[in-house]
Amino acid sequence: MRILSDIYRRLFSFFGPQHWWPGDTPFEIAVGAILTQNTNWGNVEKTIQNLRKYQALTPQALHTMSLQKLAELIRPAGYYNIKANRLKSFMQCFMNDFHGSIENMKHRETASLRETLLSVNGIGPETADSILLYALGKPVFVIDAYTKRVLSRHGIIEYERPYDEFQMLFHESLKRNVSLYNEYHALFVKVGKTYCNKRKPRCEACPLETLSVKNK
DNA sequence: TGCCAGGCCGGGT
DNA sequence: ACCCGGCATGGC
Repeated sequence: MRILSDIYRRLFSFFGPQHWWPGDTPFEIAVGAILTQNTNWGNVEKTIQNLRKYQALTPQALHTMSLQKLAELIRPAGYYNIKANRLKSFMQCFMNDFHGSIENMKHRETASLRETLLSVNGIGPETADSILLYALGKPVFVIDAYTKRVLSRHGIIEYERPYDEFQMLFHESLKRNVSLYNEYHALFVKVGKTYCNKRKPRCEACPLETLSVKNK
């Protein structure tokens, strides 16, 4: 799949570096990954600010806070009852399995780490991989709705194919490189928001407009 | 004003 | 193994 490198080059020269992930610490990034599930990042920003304002953006604070209080604080992110539970589940795992230490997580092997994250209620493949890549610096490609939309619109793979199939494409076609994966995923979100989403089915100005699927 | 956003779960076929 | 309803706020 030479075309995946081609797409990356086009996106990067067109948009430039994206400076992801928005978040000051690995722990905040993990929290943000859960909060942003099917949710506009702007709402997540408000929520993060809210948590910070109440000094609730630390492992200890989140772990000890009541479910009701947490739900109240993360309200702007939407799905706040569900997400409060999901954050609590993650904290349970984070405290029990890693003693509240990101370093402990980093030391674990990537495959087993992914298993552990996926076993947490409320953490699916995208959230797990976002945490692995953006919080822990593991070379795992993140697939999201934008990635699927862009690839399927250009006839590279059908939108309905399972997550792992999309991910395999990237893992087999690109070097296992953290900064490359980091930047590439962010660029998918960028091009998706700008040119390739449900509101903008056509994209004349899109840098991928002239892609030929021949050099797959 | 309605539709959409950086998903995931649980229950039903 | 799929399919689908539910979850919810704020922006455009």
